[in-house]
Amino acid sequence: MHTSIIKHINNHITPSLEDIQLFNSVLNQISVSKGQFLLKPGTNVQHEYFVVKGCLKAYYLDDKGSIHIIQFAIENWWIGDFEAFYNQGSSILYIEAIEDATLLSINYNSLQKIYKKAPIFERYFRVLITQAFIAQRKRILSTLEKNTKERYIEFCISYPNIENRVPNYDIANYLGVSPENLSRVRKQLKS
Amino acid sequence: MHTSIIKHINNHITPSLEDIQLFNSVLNQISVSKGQFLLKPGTNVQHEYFVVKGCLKAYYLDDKGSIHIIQFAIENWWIGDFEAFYNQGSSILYIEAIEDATLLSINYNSLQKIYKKAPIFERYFRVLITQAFIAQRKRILSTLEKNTKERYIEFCISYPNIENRVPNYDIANYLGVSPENLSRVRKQLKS
DNA sequence: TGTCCTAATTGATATAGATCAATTAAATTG
DNA sequence: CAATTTAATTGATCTATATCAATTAGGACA
Repeated sequence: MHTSIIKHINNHITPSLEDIQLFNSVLNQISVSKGQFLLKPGTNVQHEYFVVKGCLKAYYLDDKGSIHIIQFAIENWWIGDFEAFYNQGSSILYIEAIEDATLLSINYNSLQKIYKKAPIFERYFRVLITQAFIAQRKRILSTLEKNTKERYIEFCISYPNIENRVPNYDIANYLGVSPENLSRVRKQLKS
Repeated sequence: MHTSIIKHINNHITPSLEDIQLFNSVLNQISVSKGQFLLKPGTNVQHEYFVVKGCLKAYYLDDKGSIHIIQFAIENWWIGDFEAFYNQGSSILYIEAIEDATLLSINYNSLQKIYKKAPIFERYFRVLITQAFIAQRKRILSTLEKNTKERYIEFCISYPNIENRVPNYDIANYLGVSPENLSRVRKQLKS
């Protein structure tokens, strides 16, 4: 039994033992070491991933060759190219391990079967996506409303565990500012 | 029968006739005229709204007194303070009609009952929230990646119907730029 | 433990877009 | 349809942050 994810599920819904066993049975455990990729653009996306251990980032590489970090993920977060998974399309994201990581993957077809056999998991994923939606709205508002310093402070409060596990240039990228600017902001905050 | 929303539902899921009738039975039709508010901060959020006719905007008013537009909505879009609705909390958003509007409202408790009696609607709302999530991700990426001109072009392509129904200062606000800057960008695009 | 490589910092300059102020154009409304 | 309000445009600055270049600090590892 994959206890960490089961705990996570039980925090959100109250499935029967059979439901849990069904869900557990379709999970696969995988490992990626630091610097390696879980996903690259152009791949057909068949899986979403639950982080058991480690830290990862999902980013988009634009036409001009610039990286834009969409999401970080640590223990008990889901990560993947949600759009491509949902549309059963081709990935546009890189997902790279920032630390050695252990993950559980769930396959798209398995998930559809689970929805059919144990519809309570529709709720589980509806709740998760709703929370992710809300987090994104906060991020959009934060960008519209606040300057770099305020956004950095907010980031450190919102993601207290992530802040110390991710290099500053990645945080700067996530916030949409230059590493130099973030460095100056951090200097100000020290004094 | 509220045909526009039923059509929308049928575009996303395939419910039984009873499911449809159940859903239809809990809807209430309401009207707001231009400039009036559907929702204001501090209100206990009991409803989400489906736009039958008209155009609305949802925005946040920050500590400094600045407005930040979160979302526009026209025909066949859902609008509301999703976070507050989901958490059954107090609204932080204004929702204001940009044109006279006709809406259908669904009540939180009714929706919970529907989820219980007709779980297929879990899927309907999971799909909708997933699409909204994806749209938000695009918006975040667009902000990180593009300048004002590129973002304005993207906006006009993405929301072709909305562009002509919403004042430019609202579009500027949505994009997070000043109306003056948007005006200059539009001038450039004309030539 | 020193060497190499990557990240963070610091300084100098450039720039996109904000802000302020004034003018013109377009909607509303009596 | 004239008067009044509201929105859009244009011009002149100002500012936060980007960019470029150089230096210092930390880690990894042979």
